[in-house]
Amino acid sequence: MYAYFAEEFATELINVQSDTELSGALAEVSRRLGFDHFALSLELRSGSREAPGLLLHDYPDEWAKVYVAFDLAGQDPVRRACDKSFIGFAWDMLEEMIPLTRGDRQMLAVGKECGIGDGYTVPRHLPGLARGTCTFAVCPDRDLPRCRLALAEIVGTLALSCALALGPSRSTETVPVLSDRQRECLLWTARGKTAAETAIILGIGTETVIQHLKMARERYQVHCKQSLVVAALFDGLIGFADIIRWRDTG
Amino acid sequence: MYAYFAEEFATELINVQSDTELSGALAEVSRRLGFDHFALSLELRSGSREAPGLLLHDYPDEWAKVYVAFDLAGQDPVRRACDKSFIGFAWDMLEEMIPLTRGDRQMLAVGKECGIGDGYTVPRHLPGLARGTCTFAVCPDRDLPRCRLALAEIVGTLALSCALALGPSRSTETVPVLSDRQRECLLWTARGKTAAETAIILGIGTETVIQHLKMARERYQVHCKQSLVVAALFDGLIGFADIIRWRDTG
DNA sequence: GCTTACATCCCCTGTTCTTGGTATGTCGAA
DNA sequence: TTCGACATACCAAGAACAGGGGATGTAAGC
Repeated sequence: MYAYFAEEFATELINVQSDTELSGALAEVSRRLGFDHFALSLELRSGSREAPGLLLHDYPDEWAKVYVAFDLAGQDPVRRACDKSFIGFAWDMLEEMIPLTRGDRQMLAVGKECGIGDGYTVPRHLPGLARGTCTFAVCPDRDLPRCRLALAEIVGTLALSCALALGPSRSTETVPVLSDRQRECLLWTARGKTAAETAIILGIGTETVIQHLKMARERYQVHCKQSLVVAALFDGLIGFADIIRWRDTG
Repeated sequence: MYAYFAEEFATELINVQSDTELSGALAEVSRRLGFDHFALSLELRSGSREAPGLLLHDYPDEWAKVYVAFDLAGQDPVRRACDKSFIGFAWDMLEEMIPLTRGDRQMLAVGKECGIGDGYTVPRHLPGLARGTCTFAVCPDRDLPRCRLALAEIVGTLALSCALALGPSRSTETVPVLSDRQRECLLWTARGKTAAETAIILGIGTETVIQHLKMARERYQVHCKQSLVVAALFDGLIGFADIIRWRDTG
């Protein structure tokens, strides 16, 4: 049943074309899993301007309104806990994950009054790209379906993945192609090396490194190092994993 | 059976006290799931001194050696793909996720020669704190157990969560805080503006912009613009959406 | 053979950046 | 009050880079 259920939901999501369809699918699956409500939020990384993202839920209106107020104050303990865990967590575990303030407890209490009892939240992050949560909750008088939390984890992950795919599609864009040498120079540049250092590492001339980076900039149509690195990161040509570790040692 | 399986593994992990025990548990569970090998890597973002992370695997020695060499060159396409997905992915999907270079394909080919065929990798990130992957792989002559990938997703997530709990306490972890001005300057820098241009935009002196960037670099302990931008992106201080959109319109 | 495309390598000039300084005003803690 | 921490602002010198040249070798296609 386990594998079948997840498989079925995954298949269903493949055909999802809009927020509304995803919302409907989530509503149905959350019921079948034994939950009363769901909430999916996806933030695409944009600090300042209008928040391009997605918020789907079937919470009671009352709670939704209150939640917005709390969220604006940045007081949601569940969100804070999301920064601490790889895996989903039931809300009754919050105290063991983060320190809870009086305001946090009050918020959870208000949630109960509005019809949201316990919940299970699946957190996911993509450095620099997105941050999402998928929550399944039950009414205050009911218990979480403990034996289905693993399934909720899968379903939440699938839903978040689907929501991400619904976002800005970059599939049709033509990604510039760099030669291997250009990419190597770019990688060491992203790691904070100067052209001269990169030249020594690669065993070629400093001017050659500069030339490789020049060509790479032309292909990406940018005119400085930092933009080149950002563009390459965004396109997946290089990854944070390739860079971050080297920051400390380099 | 499936729900039981995940539950059983979770129970097993609760009692795990050391890397060795986790490694053993993963080895066993990966066999039972129908895989030939596993690899778990966890990188913690620590000041530097302490153990930077954890690497457990039962890959063939030959491949482990080769992998280190490749990894030093930052050539692992799987790790790059980890920055793009909320959910685990089979390696035959790599091409649809990120651009593959010649070196990437070569690396995958060498992997096959060393006994690593296809694989399924579960990526997880905690902004500013940690990043981890859990991979289950099969020999070149075998196929991935497709019907158990959902289970692998759960198991991988549980294992990563366990590895995180095994790690050093993260009480000392501190994500650098920048002043508003510093972040503004950083943002325009990430957008490809020079210090002089940023100065005009913000209506302050060029030298002041340079000073703000200087302070920001000090707080992130990096020595150049591109590293500063990368670090800020990784920590979520700025997002690609703040930058990329601007590149297209500007 | 010829051409075209591309990866690789090198030089020069003017601009930009990094890095060491100094200085002022504000705010909160001692 | 005095002190420290911090954001803000500016200067000067040398290193590093962006953008302009040109050159060789290799592989594919006509």
